Amino acid sequence: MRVLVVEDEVRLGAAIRRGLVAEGFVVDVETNGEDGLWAAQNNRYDVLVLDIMLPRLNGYDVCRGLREGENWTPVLMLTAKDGDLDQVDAFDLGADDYLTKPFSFAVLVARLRALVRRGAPARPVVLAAGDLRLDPAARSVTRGSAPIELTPREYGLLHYLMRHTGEVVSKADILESVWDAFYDGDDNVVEVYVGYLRRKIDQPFGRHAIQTQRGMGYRLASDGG
Amino acid sequence: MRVLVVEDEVRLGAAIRRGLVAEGFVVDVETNGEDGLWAAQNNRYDVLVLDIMLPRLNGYDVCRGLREGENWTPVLMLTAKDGDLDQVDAFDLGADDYLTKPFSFAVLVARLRALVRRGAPARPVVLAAGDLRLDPAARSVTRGSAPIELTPREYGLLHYLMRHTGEVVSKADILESVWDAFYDGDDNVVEVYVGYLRRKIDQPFGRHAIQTQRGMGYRLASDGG
DNA sequence: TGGCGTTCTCAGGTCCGGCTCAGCCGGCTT
DNA sequence: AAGCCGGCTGAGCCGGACCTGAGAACGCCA
Repeated sequence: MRVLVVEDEVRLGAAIRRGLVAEGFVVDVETNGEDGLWAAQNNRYDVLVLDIMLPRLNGYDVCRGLREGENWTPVLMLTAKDGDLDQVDAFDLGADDYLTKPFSFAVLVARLRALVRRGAPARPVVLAAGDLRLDPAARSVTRGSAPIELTPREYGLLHYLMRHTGEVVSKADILESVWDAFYDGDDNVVEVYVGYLRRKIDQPFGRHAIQTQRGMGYRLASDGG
Repeated sequence: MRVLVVEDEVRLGAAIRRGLVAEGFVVDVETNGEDGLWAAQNNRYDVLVLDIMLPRLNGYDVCRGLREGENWTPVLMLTAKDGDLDQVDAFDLGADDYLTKPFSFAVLVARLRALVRRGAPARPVVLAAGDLRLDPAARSVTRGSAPIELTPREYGLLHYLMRHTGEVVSKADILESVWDAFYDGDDNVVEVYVGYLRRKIDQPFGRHAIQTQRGMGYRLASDGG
């Protein structure tokens, strides 16, 4: 189990290393953002521990740099602040968890184990089909460079379709996952919302991302139509 | 995206529901552990939010009950305490994350999204005969790299034939499995639909995957014709 | 309270998939 | 050769799947 710790406070870094080694991890430590990014890009780690306040490049930059390079190694951020904004920012930048200093060592180990257990997300954070993009973290949708405004229901439907890009999904499947399982209304709602989505993501662009498979359901074209 | 929230403080539960609904989640709320466990066992949720202090069964018990029943839906625990022990216990019991009250709503949403994001769909079997492929999950059919559009009845027939590749199946067998068992029409329909299928999967490719066994039935060539 | 955005229902219209039917073909029997 | 039989197929009808515009119901906010 290989861990890279990027932490500029030497004594804290050393303490973390000792503790993690005792827990059976193999630990590398870097003390600034640049070296940390380089190490993460050129080695295969199972998980990264990134301090946010770092010399040269800060933790945000390191994380962003990794994700831009299609590197999805799980990242746990360490932050001295505990404002909500910092926490949300960390998630938006592709971090998978965070911990506020001071933290207990037992919690750090438990969190790392949880991250490793769930593994590196094989798929990137942003769902895409052709030039149609959906970012679950930001809850935003774009076609090409054009942002698209969706209501919660429309967003839920598109999210579901994009998680099943290329597959035919029945109206029953959709009702169960996007609507409530106990929803007992007509499945005409699905047709109506497919219509709404088409007006927003297809019609203005002359595309046909959402295809009807008569008698079977709907399919989102993997090339975005 | 379906979430079950088990929270006994009614006002907090209602607030969480409102917020999550606005974010595009479908939310069910239960106010005690027993009902929560029952709901989680009898529905398919994408993620659970469990308060630890609950009437009847506490959050630990609910989580343990689920895991004992081989239910691995991601769980986020809410705890009013912030002692290390509680946090580590939650992980040991199979929780995937926890949040200490009071928490910010933005963080809750970000954490839930992170939990849901990791879900990986397991692709089931793809049926194949030569270069003819049928993916039951996607309800898609391809010959080589060419996608083939089928109506539901055509798809049902091909699916049946491919599940019996190389075997001779009678029109009676087909009628019983692909049509209704009590279908009382002429078995000429089968001939008609075999004709439709041939036009779509054989004719354009100069192949003969579906072979007629005069007086016996039909056979799908195991090499795709 | 009134306006707004979102969700959902409903009814009317279009069009396609499912099926029947009748005619044809080709091989086998007598 | 004639007749029979199993299988094939083009034409066409019908029911219902699907789409859409209108508007009701609901919650939220000023």
